[in-house]
Amino acid sequence: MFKILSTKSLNICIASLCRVKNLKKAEAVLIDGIRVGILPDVVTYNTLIDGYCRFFGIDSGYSVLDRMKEAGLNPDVITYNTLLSCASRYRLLSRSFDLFDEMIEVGILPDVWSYNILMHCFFKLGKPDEAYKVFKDIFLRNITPAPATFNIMITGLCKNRYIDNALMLLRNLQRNGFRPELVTYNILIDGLCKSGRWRSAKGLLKEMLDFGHTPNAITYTIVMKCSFKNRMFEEGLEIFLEMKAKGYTFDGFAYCTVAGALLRTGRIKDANECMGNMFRSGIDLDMVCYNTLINLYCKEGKLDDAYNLLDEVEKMGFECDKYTHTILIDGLCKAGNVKGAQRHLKNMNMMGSGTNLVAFNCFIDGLCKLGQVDYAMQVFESLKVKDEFTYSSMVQGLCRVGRFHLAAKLLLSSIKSGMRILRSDKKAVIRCLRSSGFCDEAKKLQSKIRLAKLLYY
DNA sequence: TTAGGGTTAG
Repeated sequence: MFKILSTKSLNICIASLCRVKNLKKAEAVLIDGIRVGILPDVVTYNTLIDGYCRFFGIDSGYSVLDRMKEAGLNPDVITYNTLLSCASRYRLLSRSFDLFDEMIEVGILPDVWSYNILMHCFFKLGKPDEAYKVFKDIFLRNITPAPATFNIMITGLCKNRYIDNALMLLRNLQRNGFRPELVTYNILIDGLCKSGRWRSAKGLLKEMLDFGHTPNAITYTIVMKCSFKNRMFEEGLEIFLEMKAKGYTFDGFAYCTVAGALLRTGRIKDANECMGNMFRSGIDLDMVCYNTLINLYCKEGKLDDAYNLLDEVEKMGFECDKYTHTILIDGLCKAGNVKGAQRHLKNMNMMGSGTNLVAFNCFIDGLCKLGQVDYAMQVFESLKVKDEFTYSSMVQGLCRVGRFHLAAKLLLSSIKSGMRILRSDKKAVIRCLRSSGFCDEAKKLQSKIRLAKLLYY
């Protein structure tokens, strides 16, 4: 431990303690400093606000802000930006907007970071137009954009499914002398992979290499996931081996990508081996790693092990999320335990963790497969928001018990809502109608589907 | 202080 001789060294020490979540020690260092006459400044408090916000939420950050004001120090633009980014991280988006207004009210001029965070908030709310207004505002106010400004804009466009606009923005920026960073390429390659445009992604990957960028762990994970998605399993696994050789498996990302792909395709033994390797590697595990492991237990039919692990994980201080709930509800349904799934759904709702359509879709699908189609239909009708998975499970379930008229009706209404339908769903309804002697109706349905696709897609 | 990768269902 180095000796604290000035406010600058005090700040360095507090920053390093905050980074590793040792807020208690950081506070002790602060008190020791004051005792020997080294007074904290705005940077000290900003560092503490960031630490508290990061690990204990925005309210604890506000408490430090109060202490800062009591100490006679005024918050600056960095104080507000720290709180803004915290609000954004915890998805307290209206609070971010309030903070932005508040900083202007108290006479602090927002800087490029403030605008960047605001842009990010609008994208998170699914409002790319508003985000674009902020982007333009940066230039109108003669503020110099940071490279992150462009990256936030490109990320937001990709995540809101405006991948072509993101590409256009990249090309426009390049024409104006912008040299894309590795991050920029990663964002776009990921966006292209996720929208199924593997060829364009490959082209961009080549451009990235031509410009002298070295792919990092994130680039590898993106490309590996894309290989699995395109059913190029061997290629995906080769990328994983390359990542290991390069030392890019220092966290759970690569292991969980591989295990997830193996579980999705029923390769449970291989997934088990992959997770075992992850444990033996000694890396720090997070909730995603535990969710993947809980999923493995469910797929192996070991529901008790899954719940025991959940208990352990919660005792360690982790909080289960929507993925944990969905995995367990699906696991319970697939094990035929409707009551257990029902109980879990009820608990999930009581915990108030927000709506979880995927969990309800699993429940509907499970009920249908267990022959409880009426109950499934009841749950289906109770849902205010449905997606193509909800409809698909219900259509298949209805076909299974020969209720093809209702299945046909649902199939058409899903197309009319702009949802993509699976070929297997269409086939199931047509087959069902034909085998029951309704050949004319099957023909009529086919033409209705064709017309609906023309009108609503 | 801001931006990029992993885990759920048909």
